[in-house]
Amino acid sequence: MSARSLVVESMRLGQFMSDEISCAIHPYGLSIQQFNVLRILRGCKGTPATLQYITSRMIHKTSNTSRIVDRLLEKNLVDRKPCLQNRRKIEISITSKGLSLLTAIDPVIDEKENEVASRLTNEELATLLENYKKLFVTL
Amino acid sequence: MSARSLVVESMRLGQFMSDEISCAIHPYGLSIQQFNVLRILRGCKGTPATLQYITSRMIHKTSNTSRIVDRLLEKNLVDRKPCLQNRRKIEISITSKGLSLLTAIDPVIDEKENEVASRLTNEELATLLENYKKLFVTL
DNA sequence: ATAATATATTTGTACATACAACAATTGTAA
DNA sequence: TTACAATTGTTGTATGTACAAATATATTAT
Repeated sequence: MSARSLVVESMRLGQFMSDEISCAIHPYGLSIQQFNVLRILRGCKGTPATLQYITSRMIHKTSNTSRIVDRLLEKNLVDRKPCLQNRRKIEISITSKGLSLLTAIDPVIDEKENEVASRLTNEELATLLENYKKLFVTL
Repeated sequence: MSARSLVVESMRLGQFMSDEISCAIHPYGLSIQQFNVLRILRGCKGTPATLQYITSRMIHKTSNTSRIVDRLLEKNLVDRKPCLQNRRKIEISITSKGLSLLTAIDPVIDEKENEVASRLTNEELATLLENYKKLFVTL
């Protein structure tokens, strides 16, 4: 009976979380996907990333990463260079302007995340994340 | 530490569920939002719905319901009539063709939902849905 | 009754999703 | 080496999201 609820409510929760983050970063002129790409690039710690790598880390696997990177390029938040070893690839890295922007946004996101998580006890939170893992089992 | 995981993993789970349903209804030529609108209309059991009502029930609150209804109209899955009592409103209802389509899709969705839910025990499922409720508290 | 406000929907625009086709480069096999 | 296949990224198109402005109708206040 609650099998149906599980699917719908999981989608609602995901949308709720996405809305919370979108709303928090809106004043900084980033969409949630652009923000996502910037954070993936920061995680690379200097090593440039290929489009393929970025795509593999994104939540929406069918996002068109080319065009999201295009918009970050226009804002000078990332760099794009051809890869000399394999000319099919391109090397994308976050600029210092991009890093500064993320640094400015970090506390806002942390606060939002803590606020949401504070509605559960640590034990409830741990159980929830465990159950997420079970649901994600690939077929 | 897991506060951040909560947000990201909730978004991932929501996207996973959405992908499962999208994939299941793709052979029937419906997007997940079109499917969502059709199911809302079926739930009205004959009483026509306004755009506003449909929007209030949708997962993405900022969806442009006008244009989603446009596409359902093109496929003759819904009817749209002006409301005589209040000419600002329109009355939208599902057609018999729309109902037949949903009837055909129902078992596919049920199976998918049961398959996903079966990865948790009934108790885990109940706890999960309880925790969702806590997270949803409006600010 | 007229003006101002609120309600209900449509339209416009930028960005993103989903999926397919295309182009360039690299790898492999005859 | 030439042909074929695989990899990597770009481009095209329809649909959807997010937000704002426009339009039409209804309601309220003066």
